[in-house]
Amino acid sequence: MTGRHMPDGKAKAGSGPTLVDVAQAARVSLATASRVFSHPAMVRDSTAQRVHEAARRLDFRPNLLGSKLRAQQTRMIGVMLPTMDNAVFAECWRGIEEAALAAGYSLMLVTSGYDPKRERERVEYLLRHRVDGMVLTVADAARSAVLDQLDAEGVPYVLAYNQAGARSRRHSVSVDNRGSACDGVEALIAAGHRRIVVVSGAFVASDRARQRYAGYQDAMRAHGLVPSPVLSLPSHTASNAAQLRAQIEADDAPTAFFCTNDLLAIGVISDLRRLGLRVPADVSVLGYDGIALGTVMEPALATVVQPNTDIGARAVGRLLAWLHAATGEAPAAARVTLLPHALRVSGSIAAPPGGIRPRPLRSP
Amino acid sequence: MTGRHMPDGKAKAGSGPTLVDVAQAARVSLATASRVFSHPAMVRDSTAQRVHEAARRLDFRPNLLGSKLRAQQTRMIGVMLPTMDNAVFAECWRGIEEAALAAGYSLMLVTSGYDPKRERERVEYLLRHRVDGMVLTVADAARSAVLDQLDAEGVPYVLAYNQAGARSRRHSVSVDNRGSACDGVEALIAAGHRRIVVVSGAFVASDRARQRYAGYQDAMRAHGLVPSPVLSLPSHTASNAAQLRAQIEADDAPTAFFCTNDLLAIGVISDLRRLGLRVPADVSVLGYDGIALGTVMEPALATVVQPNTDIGARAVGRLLAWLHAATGEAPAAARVTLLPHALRVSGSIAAPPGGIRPRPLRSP
DNA sequence: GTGAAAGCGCTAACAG
DNA sequence: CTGTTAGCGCTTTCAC
Repeated sequence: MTGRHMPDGKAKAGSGPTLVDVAQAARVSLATASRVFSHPAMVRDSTAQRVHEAARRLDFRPNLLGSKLRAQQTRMIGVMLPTMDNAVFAECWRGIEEAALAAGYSLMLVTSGYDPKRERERVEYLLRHRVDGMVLTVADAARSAVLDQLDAEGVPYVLAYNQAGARSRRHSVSVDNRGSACDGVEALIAAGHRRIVVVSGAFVASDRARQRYAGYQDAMRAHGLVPSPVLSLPSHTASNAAQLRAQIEADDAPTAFFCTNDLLAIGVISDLRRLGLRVPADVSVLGYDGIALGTVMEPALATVVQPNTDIGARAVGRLLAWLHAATGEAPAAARVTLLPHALRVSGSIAAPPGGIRPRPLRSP
Repeated sequence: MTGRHMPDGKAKAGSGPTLVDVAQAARVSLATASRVFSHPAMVRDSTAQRVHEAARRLDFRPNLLGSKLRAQQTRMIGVMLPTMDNAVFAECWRGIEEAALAAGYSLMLVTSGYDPKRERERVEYLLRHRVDGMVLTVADAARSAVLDQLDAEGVPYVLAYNQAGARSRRHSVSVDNRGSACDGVEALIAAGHRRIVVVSGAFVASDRARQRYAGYQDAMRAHGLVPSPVLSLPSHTASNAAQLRAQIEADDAPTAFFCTNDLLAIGVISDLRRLGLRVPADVSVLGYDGIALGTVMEPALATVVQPNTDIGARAVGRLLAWLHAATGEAPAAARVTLLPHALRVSGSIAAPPGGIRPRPLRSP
């Protein structure tokens, strides 16, 4: 917009000196100047020196738009995550940003809010920006219009968190949702719990929640216990207390809750407290995700820990490998990457209360 | 990379049909086809119709790179935030994304981690992408190399959270940090507290923390109380318990803590609990930020609530106004926007304990 | 090693 | 209203 000061008097309207100006100042051709930055090996050292000097003297700043357009590849990765409000994805973003920028790639972030309509819009937005590929997390990979579209158009992408099925052709980086959930529930069982209820958010919409529920079933059955149906809590607000109360006042009240994500778990712990229960003395709570916040709380949140930052970084890594394979087809090997998970069994998990189940207090 | 199917047999190597193809198919000139999308009013309806049809038939997807390069304005906003790991900025991002995309602008997000060196790199990155302007939060606006650079280059930008001084030429959107902090501390005083300590993270590095501390001093002095020096906790980990213990074991132990941000407050509450104190029965804690998580906890986090999402949206709004003013100079009026704050005085705040100060338990 | 020239896809004068 | 034309800044054959 505003004109800029030109030391040599040659005023330019636009946004600063271009490669042409640099070439001129260094008394080389445009082509050579370009090569100094793109293919340094192709140019004599002394020449490169002159060009660099000229560039520095003129405060030359390469216009990425030009190179991206011309090169027909933007070195940009589109990222679509459900929301930044869940720390899981915020932590993941850190990994994505580090990995991408380190590799000289640029990023374009959009959030979908788990809304299929917005997913389509945002993906279209990314496509118009001509991203070379995408890293994304969708609500349910198995029935995702947007993924189908990407497949049809041959756009390289890798899923983060969504765990592609063994027979899927899709690429994904995640933990073993089912297996890790099973591990978590087994820890609960090992602590002495028998009546364990799974709490989930929008259960039907989330493939991960379903996979984790399956893991819960595995663990229960492996120990001769009968799985309960999932308790689906639509929101993360305190209004969930009512549904929780119904659970804990039942005769066969659960002694432990397994929440399919940490945010939910934190809310459940608070609700339980409001209902007069102590966590973990009266009731245990296990989360899933391993967000940093969980370690800060008191009691610390017991949870299945995913390597969130690493999931992001690895997803970028896989995508880059694909992009650089340049065969147009993704490397066949290892479509689905399963990262190791960990268990944090502490704080919000304890043995179930002895013979006497404490009477929940009525809230005032 | 991969070739795409062309219905009419004219195979194209690149990434799909271009405007030229559409123009051809619609039997109009390239210029007309372009106008249909950029200046619909300039073209006859029937013609526009033909073009739209052709575009749809060919699955035409405009290449934003082309228009951005040619138009010499990218309609892109660069966003630099300290981190997504703090919910404050995640909430802010929501506002930014909504406002920008609604206005037809694209975004490019980077995080600085409060690191000045990274700030420079990331800003350079944004500049190379030729963003039209920026929305950013820096550690300390008063001594920010990156802001000075932006000023020198005449890049339009508006600060979010950083509150530009009255005599500054900079644009900012924030709450009144000092005044709102004062309000919060007065609520503490109104609840009966006299000995109040301010807890902060990297205090010297954050202009907001300093402003909020000043607000604390205002409140204390207004009530004839003597402000304590700030208790600076470098990290958000549990190791802070030691410093907190020193505070609460002192003879004139504070009855309330004012934390300069919510994340810190949550950590402090946990640490206090670990030290055997009940919040708010034994000690009160006031936060600052108003992140959603605070309402989920038990007890709910008392805090000074900023309109985080709105701060982001308004910052974009101000930047857009600036960009559209097109005079090259920012609209002189209202450089600094102060958004209203709110107080959430509940949960973690109560009257100080009666005559007897509870003895903190030693941790096992 | 280096230079000349041809565009990437699109917009914006300028004519008609 | 519509078409012709000239690039935006950069990379990349193709010669030399």
